[in-house]
Amino acid sequence: MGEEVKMSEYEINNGEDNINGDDERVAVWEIGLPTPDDLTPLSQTLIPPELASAFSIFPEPHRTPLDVSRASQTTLSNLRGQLNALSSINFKSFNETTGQTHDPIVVDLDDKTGAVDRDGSGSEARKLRRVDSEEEDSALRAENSAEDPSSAAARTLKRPRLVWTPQLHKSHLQKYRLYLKRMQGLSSEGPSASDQLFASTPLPQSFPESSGGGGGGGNGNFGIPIPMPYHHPTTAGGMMPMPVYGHMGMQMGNNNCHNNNSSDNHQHHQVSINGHQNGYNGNVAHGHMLQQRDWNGNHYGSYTHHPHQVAPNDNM
DNA sequence: TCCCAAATAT
DNA sequence: CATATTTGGG
Repeated sequence: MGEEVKMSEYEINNGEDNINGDDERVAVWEIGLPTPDDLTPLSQTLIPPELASAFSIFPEPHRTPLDVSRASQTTLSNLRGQLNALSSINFKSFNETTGQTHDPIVVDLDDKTGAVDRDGSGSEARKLRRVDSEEEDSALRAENSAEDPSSAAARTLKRPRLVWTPQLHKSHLQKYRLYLKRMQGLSSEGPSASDQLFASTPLPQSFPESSGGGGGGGNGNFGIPIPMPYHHPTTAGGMMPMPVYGHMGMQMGNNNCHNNNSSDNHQHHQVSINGHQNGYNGNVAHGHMLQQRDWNGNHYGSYTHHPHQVAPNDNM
């Protein structure tokens, strides 16, 4: 474990807007992430059937890849908001004392993106989000239902909360890596990879280089559209949009995809039914993280409590 | 019971 | 779209 990249690179790149160093940058922000070998093969369910039944775990019917995608978008929005608030606050206090030009954490979550609307499914997803309040005019409702029956139904349903478990992050990371591979294949020219990476471009249904650098176990069996933890018919169509969090590894130390649970807390232990006892914790240097969760879902970090604090620069 | 991420409302 | 508020997982 812990091969990855040396910190020096991180420092060098940090704060720069180098558009070309994408590969390096990727490597940088990937610090601490599970290596390909550690990821569960996409073709595999995260929870073995026996175990699942033993614990009465069933695939979540509502949670489609789209849900996940949407959730990640939401998360991004929320995060963005929090970061903005946070950084603006910091500016003030800093500047007041130093009178310096601020060079704060330039949070560039950029690339909102997501709208990968292959065949309009994207707009649908957006619609689904809305859960109109009860006192909605019936007139309006009629109108809505006119445009799309399914949206009308969905509107009244509350979306189940999607919790970004470490496993879920892994599954996503998995996809991201696939995507990366793919981009490496056809890029070398064209827009900056980093931009594209998060352009939510859906992965093609087939991956030419399934064997690629993987070398690693079990990667040989890709080519499957979208083996997400939750199976769902709609999936058949192809990849869901890449729900990655903004420009990973850009100015902001990294917004990596996995640390969404930027600060889940203390006081709760979590049992990982999924086995995966291989830890992804140790080797990572946690600069100034307050609270974080390792890949096993264990909590670690300071217990100091900072209400509404979002780790600004967690280098996983 | 509390914290806070995720969802929802404005 | 940005922010504010609510919900609910843990």
